Amino acid sequence: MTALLNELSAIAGAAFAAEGLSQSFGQVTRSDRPDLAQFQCNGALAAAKQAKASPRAIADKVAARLKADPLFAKVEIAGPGFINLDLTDAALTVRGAALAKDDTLGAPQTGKGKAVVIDFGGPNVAKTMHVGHLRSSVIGDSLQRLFRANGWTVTSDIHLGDWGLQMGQLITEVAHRGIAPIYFDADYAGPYPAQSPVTMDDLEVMFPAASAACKADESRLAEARRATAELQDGRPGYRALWQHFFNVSKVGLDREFASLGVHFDLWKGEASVDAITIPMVEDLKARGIAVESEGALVIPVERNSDKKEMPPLILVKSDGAVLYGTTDLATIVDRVRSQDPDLILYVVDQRQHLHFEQVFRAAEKAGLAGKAVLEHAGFGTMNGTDGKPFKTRAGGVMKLFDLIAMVAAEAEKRLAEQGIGAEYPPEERAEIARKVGIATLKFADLSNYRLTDYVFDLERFSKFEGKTGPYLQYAAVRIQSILRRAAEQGLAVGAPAIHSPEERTLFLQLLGLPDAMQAAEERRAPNILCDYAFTLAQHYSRFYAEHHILSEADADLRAARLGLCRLTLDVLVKVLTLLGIEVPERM
RNA sequence: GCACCCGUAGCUCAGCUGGAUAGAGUGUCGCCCUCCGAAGGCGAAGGUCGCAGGUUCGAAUCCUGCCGGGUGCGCCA
Repeated sequence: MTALLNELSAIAGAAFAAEGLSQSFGQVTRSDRPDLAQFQCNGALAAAKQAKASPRAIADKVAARLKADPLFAKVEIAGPGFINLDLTDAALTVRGAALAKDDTLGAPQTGKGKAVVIDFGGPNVAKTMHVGHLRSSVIGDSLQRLFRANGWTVTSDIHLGDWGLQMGQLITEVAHRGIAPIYFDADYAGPYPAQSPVTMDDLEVMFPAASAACKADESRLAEARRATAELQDGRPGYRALWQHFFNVSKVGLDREFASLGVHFDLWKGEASVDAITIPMVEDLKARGIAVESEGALVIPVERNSDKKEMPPLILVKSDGAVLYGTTDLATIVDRVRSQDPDLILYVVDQRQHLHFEQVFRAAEKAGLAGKAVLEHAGFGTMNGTDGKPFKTRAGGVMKLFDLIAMVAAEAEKRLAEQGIGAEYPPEERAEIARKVGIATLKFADLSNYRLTDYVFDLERFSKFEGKTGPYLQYAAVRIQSILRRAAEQGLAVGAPAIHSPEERTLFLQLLGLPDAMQAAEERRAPNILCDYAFTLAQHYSRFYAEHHILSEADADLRAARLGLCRLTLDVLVKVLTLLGIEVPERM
């Protein structure tokens, strides 16, 4: 199935081409003025500039050709040369039926035959996840769902932060605390205990302590750097300790991502590419791509065309340890070997943009990326209502787990206030509250454009009205409820049809799903899906308020309306799935 | 100093491959449950699109310069 706008653009494009003008002028969009028309084409204005002719004259000729097409109920020229288009209800109905029959609901197969690796999440080993990880996880997850739906072969990778100085800091902290001396005994040959000497709770305390100690004390920092280099060099006790950190952290991370409903195909990290890092570095050195500079090994990445300073990418520090730029490069090598992707998408904080520019340039210079396009899909910072990075009232970092629990508690409170779930079993109430809470968080995050910083407002998250996740769930739940009653009463569900303005508007929106999916993919922008879903729910609510469905006496009309309900539900659930939002049976 | 991101209604945000009257939500003020779930629907008020130039028939959107906020800039991630 072709997306509707693509179909209309092709038709208009052909009309322009028949007038000896570029087909590209035929681009059709949804009308900015729904009161005047359903769709519009502004190509005549642009064509006029190029052809040095009157826009009205061009529009007249193109419109004359379009009028011959029975698809259109109306072809009109307005203003300086806009071509306004309406489709016939018959044309809309046919396309609605096709959409309803299509298992993918018209998903544009833009990614057919193409592979993408999406790198997101990026939590650190030994640190609990906090609200700052929300964006990468939620945006990245939505993108992986979208790309997959659009036909891409997707591999998602959590890319754990598990190999840098932070590991050295933690190791020295364990040493200083004297918790497990055996791991520091150079004469001990192993084996090391299977039981971790530290718990996740321990790590949560030790990490900030280690970080603070290194900040305050230079000798302590030097020690941590040494430990990092030794870890990377393969010192057995340190490797064993690292494995414990990893295992302990993995349990906590599994819990966090499960509660968020986020799945990764790969749980690789910086350490995963340890074995190929040194050979890669040697190779880069041998080929003269990596060079010595101020005691470190670097890849110069500046270009003549640069307007800004572009520092080189540091591969190996003067103390012998590698950095995350090095592991990022090695990870590219690893991904090209195992996935050979067409695209690698990094869903990482925008503040790391320069870093990725360096890495991408280095990869290109060294020819490491194969056919892959490397792209950083950055996102803005999450701030508190004061415009500063978000903190709890106590001034600490809010954990993701606590945040989810808090929002779910609000949702449960709301449920109690409505008096609606009183008869539901407690487990179901809790499950509804969880789904509503997650929907609130995800939708609030995803509906902002990726790159803008956004204000993380707890108060906003305890409201479930207006343009929110629960509004969309509520619309879906009401449809489910109607369809359930219809089934109980043995009412037939027929093909959707158009009998009123509300139904026509709803139809037009339903047919826009493929366009929304395509646009969201192109711009790597889930907020386009959010807007689409919200508008869909709004149009449905208007239809719902205006027309009675179950009590409609005319059986054919009732069946058609039930069909429209079902199609709306299918489309709504589909979009919500792309956003990572679940719809409860009732709420 | 240089670079990147941002500045749109009281608040939170869309819109930015140039196009017709700049849109939502929230808040404020009205109206709508004897009928499918009111976490809903309908309506009103609310904007010099940071400022100043430029390109264009046409600029919130493109270019330049300012102002304001955020961020980054060789051995952290």
